[in-house]
Amino acid sequence: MEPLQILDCSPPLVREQLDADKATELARAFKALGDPVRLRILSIVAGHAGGEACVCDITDAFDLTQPTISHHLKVLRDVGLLTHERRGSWVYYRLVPENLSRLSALLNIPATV
Amino acid sequence: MEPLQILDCSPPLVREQLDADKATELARAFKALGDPVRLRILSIVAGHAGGEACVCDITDAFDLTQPTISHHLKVLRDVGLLTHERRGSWVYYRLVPENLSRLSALLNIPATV
DNA sequence: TCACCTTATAGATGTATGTCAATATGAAGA
DNA sequence: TCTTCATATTGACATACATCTATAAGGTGA
Repeated sequence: MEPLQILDCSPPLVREQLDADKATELARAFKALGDPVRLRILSIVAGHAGGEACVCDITDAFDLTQPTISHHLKVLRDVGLLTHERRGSWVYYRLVPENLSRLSALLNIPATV
Repeated sequence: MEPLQILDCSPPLVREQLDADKATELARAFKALGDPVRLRILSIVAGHAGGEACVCDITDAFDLTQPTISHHLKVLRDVGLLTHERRGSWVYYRLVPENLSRLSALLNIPATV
Protein backbone atom coordinates (compact mmCIF):
# COMPACT_ATOMS: atom_id res chain seq x y z
CA MET A 1 0.00 0.00 0.00
CA GLU A 2 1.41 3.41 -0.92
CA PRO A 3 1.96 6.01 1.77
CA LEU A 4 -0.63 8.69 2.20
CA GLN A 5 0.00 11.77 0.12
CA ILE A 6 -1.97 14.58 1.62
CA LEU A 7 -1.79 17.73 -0.44
CA ASP A 8 0.20 20.52 1.08
CA CYS A 9 -2.72 22.87 1.47
CA SER A 10 -5.75 20.80 2.32
CA PRO A 11 -8.41 23.43 2.74
CA PRO A 12 -11.08 22.99 5.35
CA LEU A 13 -14.16 21.12 4.27
CA VAL A 14 -16.19 24.25 3.79
CA ARG A 15 -13.92 26.16 1.50
CA GLU A 16 -13.40 23.77 -1.35
CA GLN A 17 -15.38 20.79 -2.57
CA LEU A 18 -13.58 17.52 -1.96
CA ASP A 19 -13.15 15.62 -5.21
CA ALA A 20 -13.47 11.85 -5.24
CA ASP A 21 -9.72 11.17 -5.37
CA LYS A 22 -8.81 13.45 -2.53
CA ALA A 23 -11.71 12.10 -0.49
CA THR A 24 -10.47 8.55 -0.99
CA GLU A 25 -7.00 9.50 0.14
CA LEU A 26 -8.20 11.36 3.21
CA ALA A 27 -10.64 8.60 4.06
CA ARG A 28 -7.72 6.18 4.31
CA ALA A 29 -6.17 8.34 7.00
CA PHE A 30 -9.41 8.78 8.95
CA LYS A 31 -10.11 5.07 8.67
CA ALA A 32 -6.74 4.47 10.29
CA LEU A 33 -7.88 6.73 13.13
CA GLY A 34 -11.18 4.87 13.37
CA ASP A 35 -9.99 2.19 15.74
CA PRO A 36 -9.70 2.62 19.51
CA VAL A 37 -6.47 0.65 19.71
CA ARG A 38 -4.83 2.82 17.09
CA LEU A 39 -6.00 6.02 18.76
CA ARG A 40 -4.51 4.82 22.03
CA ILE A 41 -1.27 3.89 20.26
CA LEU A 42 -1.00 7.43 18.93
CA SER A 43 -1.73 8.78 22.38
CA ILE A 44 0.95 6.57 23.94
CA VAL A 45 3.55 7.57 21.38
CA ALA A 46 2.64 11.24 21.70
CA GLY A 47 2.80 11.15 25.47
CA HIS A 48 6.04 9.22 25.72
CA ALA A 49 9.31 10.85 26.75
CA GLY A 50 11.18 12.19 23.75
CA GLY A 51 8.10 11.82 21.56
CA GLU A 52 8.90 8.23 20.74
CA ALA A 53 8.01 4.80 22.07
CA CYS A 54 9.34 1.36 21.27
CA VAL A 55 7.00 -1.44 20.30
CA CYS A 56 7.47 -3.13 23.64
CA ASP A 57 6.19 -0.02 25.48
CA ILE A 58 3.12 -0.01 23.29
CA THR A 59 2.45 -3.73 23.45
CA ASP A 60 2.61 -3.65 27.25
CA ALA A 61 -0.24 -1.14 27.36
CA PHE A 62 -2.74 -3.54 25.78
CA ASP A 63 -4.26 -6.96 26.39
CA LEU A 64 -3.58 -7.85 22.78
CA THR A 65 -0.97 -10.05 21.20
CA GLN A 66 2.23 -8.61 19.82
CA PRO A 67 1.31 -9.40 16.18
CA THR A 68 -1.96 -7.52 16.58
CA ILE A 69 -0.13 -4.43 17.81
CA SER A 70 2.37 -4.84 15.00
CA HIS A 71 -0.51 -4.89 12.54
CA HIS A 72 -1.97 -1.66 13.93
CA LEU A 73 1.43 0.01 13.80
CA LYS A 74 1.71 -0.93 10.16
CA VAL A 75 -1.68 0.57 9.39
CA LEU A 76 -0.63 3.85 11.02
CA ARG A 77 2.71 3.78 9.18
CA ASP A 78 1.06 3.09 5.84
CA VAL A 79 -1.08 6.19 6.03
CA GLY A 80 1.82 8.33 7.18
CA LEU A 81 0.74 9.01 10.74
CA LEU A 82 3.71 7.20 12.30
CA THR A 83 7.34 6.73 11.35
CA HIS A 84 9.65 4.13 12.77
CA GLU A 85 13.36 3.68 13.24
CA ARG A 86 15.28 0.63 14.33
CA ARG A 87 17.98 1.07 16.96
CA GLY A 88 19.55 -2.20 17.95
CA SER A 89 16.93 -4.76 18.78
CA TRP A 90 14.29 -2.12 19.38
CA VAL A 91 12.07 -0.27 16.95
CA TYR A 92 10.94 3.22 17.94
CA TYR A 93 7.81 4.91 16.66
CA ARG A 94 7.14 8.65 16.35
CA LEU A 95 4.18 10.76 15.28
CA VAL A 96 4.23 12.63 11.97
CA PRO A 97 2.78 15.92 13.24
CA GLU A 98 2.47 17.50 9.79
CA ASN A 99 0.06 14.80 8.65
CA LEU A 100 -1.94 14.90 11.86
CA SER A 101 -2.17 18.66 11.54
CA ARG A 102 -3.42 18.42 7.98
CA LEU A 103 -6.26 16.20 9.09
CA SER A 104 -6.89 18.55 11.97
CA ALA A 105 -7.08 21.53 9.63
CA LEU A 106 -9.60 19.77 7.44
CA LEU A 107 -12.02 19.40 10.34
CA ASN A 108 -11.54 22.87 11.66
CA ILE A 109 -14.81 24.42 10.64
CA PRO A 110 -15.00 28.22 10.86
CA ALA A 111 -17.75 29.50 13.12
CA THR A 112 -19.49 31.42 10.35
CA VAL A 113 -20.50 29.54 7.25
CA MET B 1 -26.87 3.34 18.39
CA GLU B 2 -26.45 6.18 20.89
CA PRO B 3 -25.21 9.55 19.72
CA LEU B 4 -21.56 10.38 20.15
CA GLN B 5 -20.78 12.04 23.46
CA ILE B 6 -17.44 13.72 23.09
CA LEU B 7 -16.28 15.27 26.33
CA ASP B 8 -16.29 19.03 26.42
CA CYS B 9 -12.55 19.40 26.75
CA SER B 10 -10.93 16.68 24.71
CA PRO B 11 -7.25 17.43 25.12
CA PRO B 12 -4.87 16.87 22.23
CA LEU B 13 -3.38 13.42 21.98
CA VAL B 14 -0.10 14.44 23.52
CA ARG B 15 -1.32 16.03 26.69
CA GLU B 16 -3.35 13.29 28.25
CA GLN B 17 -3.39 9.53 27.78
CA LEU B 18 -6.52 8.34 26.05
CA ASP B 19 -8.30 5.76 28.16
CA ALA B 20 -10.00 2.81 26.50
CA ASP B 21 -13.53 4.19 26.84
CA LYS B 22 -12.75 7.58 25.42
CA ALA B 23 -10.75 5.99 22.63
CA THR B 24 -13.70 3.80 21.69
CA GLU B 25 -15.98 6.78 21.57
CA LEU B 26 -13.62 8.88 19.48
CA ALA B 27 -12.87 5.96 17.18
CA ARG B 28 -16.56 5.81 16.30
CA ALA B 29 -16.40 9.37 15.05
CA PHE B 30 -13.20 8.86 13.08
CA LYS B 31 -14.57 5.65 11.62
CA ALA B 32 -17.51 7.66 10.34
CA LEU B 33 -15.02 9.97 8.65
CA GLY B 34 -13.16 7.00 7.21
CA ASP B 35 -15.22 6.68 4.06
CA PRO B 36 -14.74 8.81 0.94
CA VAL B 37 -18.47 9.12 0.31
CA ARG B 38 -19.09 10.41 3.82
CA LEU B 39 -16.22 12.91 3.59
CA ARG B 40 -17.67 14.23 0.35
CA ILE B 41 -21.11 14.44 1.92
CA LEU B 42 -19.69 16.61 4.70
CA SER B 43 -17.92 18.74 2.12
CA ILE B 44 -21.10 19.17 0.10
CA VAL B 45 -23.13 20.15 3.15
CA ALA B 46 -20.40 22.51 4.35
CA GLY B 47 -20.08 24.19 0.98
CA HIS B 48 -23.80 24.56 0.33
CA ALA B 49 -25.55 27.89 0.55
CA GLY B 50 -26.84 28.54 4.05
CA GLY B 51 -24.74 25.71 5.42
CA GLU B 52 -27.38 23.14 4.69
CA ALA B 53 -28.24 20.73 1.90
CA CYS B 54 -31.24 18.56 1.25
CA VAL B 55 -30.85 14.85 0.60
CA CYS B 56 -31.66 15.33 -3.07
CA ASP B 57 -28.73 17.72 -3.48
CA ILE B 58 -26.42 15.18 -1.93
CA THR B 59 -27.76 12.17 -3.78
CA ASP B 60 -27.34 13.97 -7.11
CA ALA B 61 -23.62 14.38 -6.47
CA PHE B 62 -22.98 10.63 -6.44
CA ASP B 63 -23.38 7.60 -8.67
CA LEU B 64 -24.90 5.73 -5.77
CA THR B 65 -28.45 4.74 -4.98
CA GLN B 66 -30.59 6.86 -2.71
CA PRO B 67 -30.69 4.21 0.06
CA THR B 68 -26.91 4.10 0.10
CA ILE B 69 -26.69 7.86 0.61
CA SER B 70 -29.40 7.63 3.24
CA HIS B 71 -27.32 5.01 5.03
CA HIS B 72 -24.24 7.24 5.04
CA LEU B 73 -26.25 10.19 6.30
CA LYS B 74 -27.47 8.04 9.17
CA VAL B 75 -23.92 7.05 10.08
CA LEU B 76 -22.90 10.71 10.20
CA ARG B 77 -25.98 11.60 12.22
CA ASP B 78 -25.42 8.76 14.68
CA VAL B 79 -21.97 10.02 15.61
CA GLY B 80 -23.16 13.60 15.89
CA LEU B 81 -21.42 15.10 12.87
CA LEU B 82 -24.65 15.99 11.09
CA THR B 83 -28.09 17.11 12.18
CA HIS B 84 -31.20 17.03 10.06
CA GLU B 85 -34.49 18.82 9.92
CA ARG B 86 -37.57 18.09 7.87
CA ARG B 87 -39.26 20.99 6.09
CA GLY B 88 -42.16 19.84 3.99
CA SER B 89 -41.16 16.96 1.77
CA TRP B 90 -37.48 17.75 2.04
CA VAL B 91 -34.98 16.88 4.74
CA TYR B 92 -32.08 19.29 5.25
CA TYR B 93 -28.72 18.34 6.72
CA ARG B 94 -26.25 20.59 8.56
CA LEU B 95 -22.81 20.14 10.06
CA VAL B 96 -22.33 20.09 13.82
CA PRO B 97 -19.24 22.32 13.94
CA GLU B 98 -18.62 21.78 17.67
CA ASN B 99 -18.11 18.07 17.19
CA LEU B 100 -15.94 18.50 14.12
CA SER B 101 -13.85 21.02 16.03
CA ARG B 102 -13.38 18.63 18.92
CA LEU B 103 -11.98 16.00 16.61
CA SER B 104 -9.85 18.66 14.99
CA ALA B 105 -8.46 19.73 18.35
CA LEU B 106 -7.51 16.19 19.19
CA LEU B 107 -5.28 15.92 16.13
CA ASN B 108 -3.74 19.32 16.53
CA ILE B 109 -0.29 18.31 17.71
CA PRO B 110 1.87 21.09 19.14
CA ALA B 111 5.19 21.56 17.32
CA THR B 112 7.25 20.90 20.43
CA VAL B 113 6.71 17.68 22.32
C1' DT C 1 27.70 -20.58 15.37
C1' DC C 2 23.98 -20.89 18.68
C1' DA C 3 20.61 -19.24 21.85
C1' DC C 4 17.74 -15.56 22.91
C1' DC C 5 15.25 -11.31 22.42
C1' DT C 6 12.37 -8.01 19.68
C1' DT C 7 9.52 -7.19 15.91
C1' DA C 8 7.24 -8.45 11.47
C1' DT C 9 4.68 -11.48 8.31
C1' DA C 10 1.44 -15.23 6.85
C1' DG C 11 -2.69 -17.58 7.11
C1' DA C 12 -7.17 -18.50 9.22
C1' DT C 13 -11.55 -17.00 11.19
C1' DG C 14 -15.46 -14.41 12.81
C1' DT C 15 -17.50 -9.95 12.52
C1' DA C 16 -18.35 -5.36 10.57
C1' DT C 17 -19.42 -2.62 6.61
C1' DG C 18 -20.69 -0.65 1.91
C1' DT C 19 -23.81 -1.46 -1.57
C1' DC C 20 -27.99 -2.79 -3.78
C1' DA C 21 -33.11 -4.04 -4.75
C1' DA C 22 -37.38 -3.99 -2.57
C1' DT C 23 -40.36 -1.83 0.39
C1' DA C 24 -42.13 1.38 3.86
C1' DT C 25 -43.06 6.04 5.56
C1' DG C 26 -44.30 10.79 5.26
C1' DA C 27 -45.75 14.98 2.98
C1' DA C 28 -48.09 17.50 -0.79
C1' DG C 29 -51.51 18.04 -4.35
C1' DA C 30 -55.42 16.66 -7.31
C1' DT D 1 -58.88 9.40 -1.01
C1' DC D 2 -55.48 8.42 -4.51
C1' DT D 3 -51.23 9.49 -6.64
C1' DT D 4 -46.77 11.17 -6.66
C1' DC D 5 -42.50 12.78 -4.82
C1' DA D 6 -38.73 12.62 -1.17
C1' DT D 7 -36.55 10.02 2.21
C1' DA D 8 -35.87 6.02 5.38
C1' DT D 9 -35.71 1.09 6.50
C1' DT D 10 -35.04 -3.89 5.64
C1' DG D 11 -32.66 -7.79 4.13
C1' DA D 12 -29.13 -9.88 1.31
C1' DC D 13 -24.45 -10.25 -0.27
C1' DA D 14 -19.60 -9.56 -1.12
C1' DT D 15 -15.67 -7.46 0.70
C1' DA D 16 -12.82 -5.44 4.36
C1' DC D 17 -10.95 -5.80 8.87
C1' DA D 18 -9.47 -7.01 13.82
C1' DT D 19 -7.71 -10.68 16.04
C1' DC D 20 -5.38 -14.92 16.87
C1' DT D 21 -1.64 -18.77 16.30
C1' DA D 22 2.39 -20.09 14.04
C1' DT D 23 6.43 -18.73 11.99
C1' DA D 24 10.01 -15.77 10.00
C1' DA D 25 13.43 -12.13 10.20
C1' DG D 26 16.74 -9.06 12.30
C1' DG D 27 19.96 -7.98 16.35
C1' DT D 28 22.74 -9.01 20.34
C1' DG D 29 25.81 -11.55 23.04
C1' DA D 30 28.11 -15.89 24.49
